[in-house]
Amino acid sequence: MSHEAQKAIARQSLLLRSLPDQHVETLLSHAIWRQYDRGETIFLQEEKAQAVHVVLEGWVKLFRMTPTGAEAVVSVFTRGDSFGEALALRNVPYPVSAEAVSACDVMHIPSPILISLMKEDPEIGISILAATFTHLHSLVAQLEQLKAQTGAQRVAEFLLNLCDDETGGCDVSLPYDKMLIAGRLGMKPESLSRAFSRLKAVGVKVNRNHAEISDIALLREYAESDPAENWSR
Amino acid sequence: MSHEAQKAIARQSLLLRSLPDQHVETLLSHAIWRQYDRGETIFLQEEKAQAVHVVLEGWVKLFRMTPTGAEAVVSVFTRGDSFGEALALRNVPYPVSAEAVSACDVMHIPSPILISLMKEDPEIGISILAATFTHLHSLVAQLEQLKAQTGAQRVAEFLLNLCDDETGGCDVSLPYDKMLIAGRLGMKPESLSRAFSRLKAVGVKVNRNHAEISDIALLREYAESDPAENWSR
DNA sequence: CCCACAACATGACAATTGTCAAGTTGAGAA
DNA sequence: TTCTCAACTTGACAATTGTCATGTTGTGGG
Repeated sequence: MSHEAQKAIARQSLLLRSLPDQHVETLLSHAIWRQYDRGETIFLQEEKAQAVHVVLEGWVKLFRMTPTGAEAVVSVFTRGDSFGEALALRNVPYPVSAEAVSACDVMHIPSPILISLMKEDPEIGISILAATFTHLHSLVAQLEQLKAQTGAQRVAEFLLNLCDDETGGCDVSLPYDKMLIAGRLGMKPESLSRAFSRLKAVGVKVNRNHAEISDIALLREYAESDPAENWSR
Repeated sequence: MSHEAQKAIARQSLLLRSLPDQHVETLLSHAIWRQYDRGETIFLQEEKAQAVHVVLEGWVKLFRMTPTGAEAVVSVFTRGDSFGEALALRNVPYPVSAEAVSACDVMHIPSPILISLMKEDPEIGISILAATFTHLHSLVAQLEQLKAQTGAQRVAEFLLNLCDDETGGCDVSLPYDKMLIAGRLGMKPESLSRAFSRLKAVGVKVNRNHAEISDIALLREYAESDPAENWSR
């Protein structure tokens, strides 16, 4: 991908898209561009934050390791997503680790650049706050899912988010591997397999990384139904 | 409680404590003080945010209602905690509802005051960002708990957070009712009861709202152990 | 004082999920 | 091509959790 095309993607990110052009150019001109291989670490939990990150291509996961070695996936980001905004302004350690889950292009905006620009124009603080709030909101939504839905329902919602909001049927490609989907939804890969089997009953067929949804409305109804009511298999 | 004592508590909140005195006084002088009864609603999901809230006394829960009426508790705040910072600067709807779970005193700082003050001094933006980041961090920690620990382990961690970091034994009072504790930890009240029973094996005795921990180190070891290893009841 | 009721505990049962142990399969390396 | 390995699936079983039913208890209102 050309450098210009990458810049265009960066400009659409939540962090940059509402900033005046002049500031965006300053930030882009100081940014560091890097490629990562699948499985490569971008940063580790407890490291001090030194940059804001913008994914230009590929997929990146944020996760936490528990003392026993289990990993909890916190979010998965792709083209046009930015993360680490809130930390860049304060010299604090990352609460999560970041890893490329596919080959990736990632842009890094060094924190000092952002901080000095923010002193000139507080408007940048608002952009950072907006991005941070979006992340907060998505964590709240995730918590709600985990606390109030069964595994199969979370999978249903995951699939619905991949569709456009239409009604009727829909074909989607699973964006990353099933192990990661399972982690993202807080279950084991075996449970994910079983959840997919169960969704056959509401018109979902999965083959490899391809899913076929026969009726979006039906799937949505299933995702939002009361778990206790689905006693009938 | 006297008004002065309440102000002292507000001053210690994450939002205000790092601000210059002059700004703190401005905010306090424009704040609205209110009392709430147990069960009273402070704001509803989807309402537009008009203030930042600081709990001065009592307990407040933030929660989301699912389409089916199940409730997912997102956080529980008490004396000295502030919330809603990130929304106050932007005219967006609350992603959660807030309800007093005991009789409460809550201070409200109207957003326009905060916004106008921020235009004078961008430093306030940093304070807001710091508070928001703290909330983000606590949501990440909660996600990790839900995804990587069993119910009983989450209860163990909850109890550990009530103790000071000492070793040895410890007596604590449960801060709010068990129904709410269950909600906060993502389980049903019945499961919480069973979790408490199970913790008897690691030296925890619970009676009414009082818990007795015979060995903090032992409890911590249990909370952090691999769920799969606890095959021996 | 007594009553009603919500909070809590417990047992039985069903549903869900994790764990372990096979398989199968597909993509990349030799 | 063939080999190898990780990803994935499936089945059996155990542990966990939710649900429903029932009983106890403590508190606040009449």
